[in-house]
Amino acid sequence: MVDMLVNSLHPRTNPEASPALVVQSRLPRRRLPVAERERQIVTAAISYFAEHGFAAQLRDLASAIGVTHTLVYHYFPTKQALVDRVYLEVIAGRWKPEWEKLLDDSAIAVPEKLVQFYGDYARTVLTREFVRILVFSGLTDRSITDRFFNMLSERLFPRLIRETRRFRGSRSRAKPSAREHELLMGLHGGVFYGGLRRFVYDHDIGGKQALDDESLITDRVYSYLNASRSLAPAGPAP
Amino acid sequence: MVDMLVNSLHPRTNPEASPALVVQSRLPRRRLPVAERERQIVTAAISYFAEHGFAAQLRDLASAIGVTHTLVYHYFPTKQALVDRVYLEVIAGRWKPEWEKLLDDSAIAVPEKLVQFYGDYARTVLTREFVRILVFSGLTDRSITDRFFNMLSERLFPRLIRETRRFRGSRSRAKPSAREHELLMGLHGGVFYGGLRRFVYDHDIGGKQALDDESLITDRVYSYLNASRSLAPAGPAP
DNA sequence: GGCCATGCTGACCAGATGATCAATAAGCTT
DNA sequence: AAGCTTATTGATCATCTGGTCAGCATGGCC
Repeated sequence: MVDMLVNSLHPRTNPEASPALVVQSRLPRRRLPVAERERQIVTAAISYFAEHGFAAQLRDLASAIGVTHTLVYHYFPTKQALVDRVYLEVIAGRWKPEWEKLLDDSAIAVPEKLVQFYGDYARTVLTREFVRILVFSGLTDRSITDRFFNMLSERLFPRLIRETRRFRGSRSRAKPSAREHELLMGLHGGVFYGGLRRFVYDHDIGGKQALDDESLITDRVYSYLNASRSLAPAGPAP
Repeated sequence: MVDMLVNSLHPRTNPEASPALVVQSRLPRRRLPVAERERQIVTAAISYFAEHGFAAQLRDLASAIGVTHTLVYHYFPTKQALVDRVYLEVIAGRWKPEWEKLLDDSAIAVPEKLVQFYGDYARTVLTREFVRILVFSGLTDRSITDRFFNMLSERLFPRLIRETRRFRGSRSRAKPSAREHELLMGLHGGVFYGGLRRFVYDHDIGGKQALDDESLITDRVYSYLNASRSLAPAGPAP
């Protein structure tokens, strides 16, 4: 009924709240359709957890969208359930099967293919939420990064190794040598490092430079492919 | 000297708490010299915070070295003070001024110089504590990563750019182009990514492969230098 | 306009956690 | 061996935080 100061709930820590001045009156209680409210909670949770880690308080997250933390429990039985949902949407939901098709398409030349792939990969995956949540997860509970890297190891890296070999004229299907693998990790890591710099270390990446800027990706891919040439002169002689 | 039951001292507090089964003997209270105990606490804090993040509990950290969390407050006024100390020792204390000398030494050829530098850099900096604490810090309070990257930007990257230009026959002292910078970040990131994979994502890095394995570093450096050749045909014509 | 299913909230709980302090006891000095 | 300094501890506090629950009130439906 009566409008009240939001602060009365959190006497102490509220990141940006000069106490006396926050006369932010409360909006009248609003009933949303279940689907809509749930979406709202998940969306808020994604950016909230990405920003503050999974140790962030449900109360703060809830108040960020103007509801009580109790309501969150109306939609998710435990905090962990919400965390899981976030993981799922941000990490797992981002893989594009078409990437595999692209890399399998023998009509496209290897360099163009890799440039296309890493350009789209960077655009799709190297977002603030993805990078931060992946790293947060890696530092604590590794269950998600494990799953993600297993996917990379099964679906992506073998294809990249195969294409790299194709580029240098080899059709070997042997397990990649440590050197081959590390060379590839140099490329992959260089790309991902862009996300780290931007979203974790909060660097500017040279002004307006985008992570998926084609010329940067092109440089890296060519640098990698050239280096791969030194691996084996030409592959198994025909 | 004498092992004693933990509860035996204060019978009043817990009249009947299955005293018979709590045979967990306590080591006799041990007084250490201040310097030694402080060292012990800091050392434990480094590995503890590196593992569990700075949200980890002082009680757990303290019990890991067999003391009460109260004792920690005897040596550090607040938890934050301890955290700051850890930051300082792990991050700031690791820079080697000799790296700058090495990169400035014009008697060494550029490729060897870079290989030497990144080999030692990886060996010194890419430790579990360093990588995890740097990333933890980046995700939350960025005050330390900011300082660290400022140092890299002032002392390291300009030298690497200069040497790269020297390698391709340019003596330009102009501000690096975005492309030059990103190419370098590709190298640097590829190296650091090794630390991420190993210490954050907990990957094996191909069995016994070390992060500073000379052949891997060599591959990356040469790959980078070759790519840099395409930047400008030969530098400003003499 | 009034009914009512249910979205939503305030009050509350229990365990955890940073911090404080008086009391205790190791180890050094004499 | 006694004394004294101070390293170390147990008890206690205030607050935070995930989670619960009874009850309020909103928006669709008649």
